[in-house]
Amino acid sequence: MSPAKRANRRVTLQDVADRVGITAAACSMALRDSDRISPTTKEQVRAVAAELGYVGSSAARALRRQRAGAVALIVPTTSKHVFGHSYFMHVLSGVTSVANDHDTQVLIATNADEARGLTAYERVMRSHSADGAILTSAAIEDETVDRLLASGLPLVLIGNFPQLAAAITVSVDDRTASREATEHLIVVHGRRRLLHLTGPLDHQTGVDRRDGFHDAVAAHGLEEEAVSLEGDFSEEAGRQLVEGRADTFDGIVAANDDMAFGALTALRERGRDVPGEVALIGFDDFGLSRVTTPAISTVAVPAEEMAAVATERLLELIDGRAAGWTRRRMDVTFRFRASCGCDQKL
Amino acid sequence: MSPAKRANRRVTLQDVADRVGITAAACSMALRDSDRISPTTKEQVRAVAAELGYVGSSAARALRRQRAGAVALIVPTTSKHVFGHSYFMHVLSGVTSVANDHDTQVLIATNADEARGLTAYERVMRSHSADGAILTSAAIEDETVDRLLASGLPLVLIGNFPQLAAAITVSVDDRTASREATEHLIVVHGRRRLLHLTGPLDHQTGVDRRDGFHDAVAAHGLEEEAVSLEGDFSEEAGRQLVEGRADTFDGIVAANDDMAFGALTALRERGRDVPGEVALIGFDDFGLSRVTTPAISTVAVPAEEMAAVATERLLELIDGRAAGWTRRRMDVTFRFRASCGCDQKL
DNA sequence: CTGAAAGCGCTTACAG
DNA sequence: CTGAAAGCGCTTACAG
Repeated sequence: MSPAKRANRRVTLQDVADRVGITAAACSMALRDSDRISPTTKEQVRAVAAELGYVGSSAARALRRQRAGAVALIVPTTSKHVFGHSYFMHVLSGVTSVANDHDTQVLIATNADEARGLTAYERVMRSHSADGAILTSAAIEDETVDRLLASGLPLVLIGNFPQLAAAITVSVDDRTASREATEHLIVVHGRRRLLHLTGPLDHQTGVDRRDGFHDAVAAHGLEEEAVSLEGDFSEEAGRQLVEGRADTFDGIVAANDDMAFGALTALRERGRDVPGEVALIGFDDFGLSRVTTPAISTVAVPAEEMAAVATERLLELIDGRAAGWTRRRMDVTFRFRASCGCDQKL
Repeated sequence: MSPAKRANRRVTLQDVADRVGITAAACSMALRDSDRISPTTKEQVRAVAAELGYVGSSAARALRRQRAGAVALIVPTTSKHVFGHSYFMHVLSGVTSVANDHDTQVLIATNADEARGLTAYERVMRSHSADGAILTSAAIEDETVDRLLASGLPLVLIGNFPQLAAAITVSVDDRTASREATEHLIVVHGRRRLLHLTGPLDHQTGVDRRDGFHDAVAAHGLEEEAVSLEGDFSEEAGRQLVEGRADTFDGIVAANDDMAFGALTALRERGRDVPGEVALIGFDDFGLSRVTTPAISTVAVPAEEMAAVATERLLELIDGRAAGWTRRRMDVTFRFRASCGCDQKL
């Protein structure tokens, strides 16, 4: 029997049952290997199911079991913006690999344009088409998160949300990591006049990385010369913030690699040598920093691993399994490359 | 009524109907704005639905309508490999933005590990959880594609599949683009000893780009010196293929940017100047080529736009709308940057 | 232990 | 024109 033939009409459990001469209910149990069904019958059912090319209807199962068998990955910004950051690619990779292992579908829920009005969160809630959600890169004051949390839908957040006591989160210690990155420029490379390019300060990540920078300069008595300027994680912001200020600093700590790259471009245009005259360090290591010249030193965030861990936890939550952890911290990895002066070649 | 309260038990159409004093069927019609229902009743239904926070069950609707309201994005390789290429990110962005505009969910279907056995295609087929699929980066001889096509499931392919007469595809003209890129090195930059680093030759893209390279060298009588070496689109392959051969060529056409970057690394290690001694051009422009030094000249493939167009067509197919096109060609854009010698700065 | 009904939440096709 | 049954395809809870 060719695949084309089979597809003519959907094969249902009833079809299999008729052929074997039992009820659909028994068939269902046979396929789920219930011990109510005799080995002989199970064998027959399996054989017929295979022969007819039976595939269960996910809609019917979902309706009956009150379970979608899917998780949603929610990104509370327009898809255009978000996909531009390869962060999302790592997260998606982590989510799908775990979901795949648990026969769970992955739904992508990005916000529709403001114009159309529907938010990602509303799509998931409305449709009940996912049993839970992973939410990432949310702003501190995002009411979406509060509502999602209040709704009782299983939810795991990636990032730090100190104000949400009830939230289950997976994160890195941005503040400590940023402090250590800054100290690296101070201690190892002897930089004294430091500039910090912040992320958006309505995101906890932006705040924490900035605070870590300040911790470091304060600890080393360099507050006087230190400056931090507000950016938005974009390469363009990095470039603009450094343009015209290129001569003022001997070290730059950017809150992410995109901004570090923007800074690098601006420094290059002004003829400032990196790392000779200005040591530079970024944050994230999602791809860009490794391929530039000089390669950008950075703090690697294990985004894929965080997403995988978050998804494991989400599936536990959905299954109502053991209480488990509420806040999970993952380790960052420092990658000291050429832009800070560590890696000498080229 | 707080969101938390509402979530205690699911609100069904019946609940709304009871409150208004009509049947669930009438309610359903009212919400879909049927003209069988009086304006007054519609108003009441809407008010009650809003008050109770009614959201329809996607599973129930899917079961009844025999429509999932979702499309699947299938990637026939392991997720790890694929997400590594930012190509996928662009595709996903295109698919979600169109799907969002049509109230359609997006499902990600990557292959599970070989060990677990289930392929992406089988997940979609089995579950009937998507009404159609977008398939990308498939190998020429991939039986998945044949079976998917034969199954009758609405399907749109991204890429060239000349051997599949029945397939609906969105693609770029890789062969012509590759020929023109090669001719650019020959005509504009006077290169004579050319090396081509191919993609995997079990993919049409690999074959077409290689053929375009050969078209160009043949047209200019440079076959003698020209060499093409089989790669696999990885940076590592680009590096290895050029290592030890760095002195032999004055122009390299890589089938994608990752390999071009690998080649660049190998040339740099050998102290060969790019573009002075070796002019280099890549293909794709999915992100990497713009940020290297020198920036890599390349042929920009409009992946996001292709995905958007493919999704539009897929939705037409699902709706059974007008026949429409079968093969759609999109234009590439040449980005001549520093690595071929066009952009002089730095 | 096992057979078959009931019902998940919708929407369409039918009866009145 | 409108009311309410039937049924999408499953699986669980119940009756025997």
